[in-house]
Amino acid sequence: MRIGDVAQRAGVSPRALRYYEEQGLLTSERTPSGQRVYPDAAVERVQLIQQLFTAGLPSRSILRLLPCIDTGHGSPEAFELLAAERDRITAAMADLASARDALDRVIDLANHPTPEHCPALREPAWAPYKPEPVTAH
Amino acid sequence: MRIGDVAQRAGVSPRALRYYEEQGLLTSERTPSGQRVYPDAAVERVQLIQQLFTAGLPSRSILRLLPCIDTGHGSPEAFELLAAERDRITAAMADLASARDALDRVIDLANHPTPEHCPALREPAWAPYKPEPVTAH
DNA sequence: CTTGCCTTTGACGTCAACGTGAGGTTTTAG
DNA sequence: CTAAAACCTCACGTTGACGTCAAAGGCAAG
Repeated sequence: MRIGDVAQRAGVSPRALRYYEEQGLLTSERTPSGQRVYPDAAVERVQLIQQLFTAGLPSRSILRLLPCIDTGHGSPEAFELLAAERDRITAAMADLASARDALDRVIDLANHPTPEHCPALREPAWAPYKPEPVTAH
Repeated sequence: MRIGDVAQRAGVSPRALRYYEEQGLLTSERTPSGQRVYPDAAVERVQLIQQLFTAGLPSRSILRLLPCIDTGHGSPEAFELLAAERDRITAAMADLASARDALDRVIDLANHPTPEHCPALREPAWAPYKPEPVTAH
């Protein structure tokens, strides 16, 4: 397969594939004229890379994890990174959940005209500047 | 409160607060000499802004949502954006879950030396270039 | 008054994951 | 055989949320 085919099947741009190769995430054979040639499995690999990117892993982390993924056993440091990223993802999910809850509160608040129900979201009128009576005097 | 206090209590940098103000997300009174002064509630507001940033909302969206959040009722367009962002967050959570599952599979695979259990993750050795026997000739 | 930390504006740097041409070669379709 | 489509390698541009440095001014303590 050439780069355009892989790109289309994996749902990314050819540029992205060249970028992945530049980052060491993806290898390719070359035709005598220099064009990239991929095996079918490249599509799967690209999709996995995409998943990890979507999960917020930087390319450097993916680079360190891919050997571990390929061989099935990684160095202890890679394993540690693996667990750390897993934890980070879990935390990110919690953050998303809390933000979504905040938006849901706003939605509820917009649906029921009861502005008193959620004082945490209402801004108390911004008081004008007062010379801040000196704490200890 | 001055900018440093708010920054510390909200867990962000002073630079971030100036940036928020620049983007219209945060207002401030000024002392006669030009220094920013915030009410206590600013801390809460900054934390909310941070939540939304963490959830992946761009500053422009937050800017359009904050009036809605402050007043408790938004324009229909703001309401639409609200729902759209909520959906986006839900989708992002699903993506994170799927990526975490992928990592979990790798972790399992690293723990149990049974490389055959997960063929989807194993790279079939990259075959060297073959002139791709012409399909029709 | 001086010392030392905090704050101001302004402007440029960063980092990531590509996008977007330029300018040229290769492959494919008719 | 020719024209179009796909590909190649540079190499600079983009976007967002700040970081960072510079030069200057503010503010409480000793």
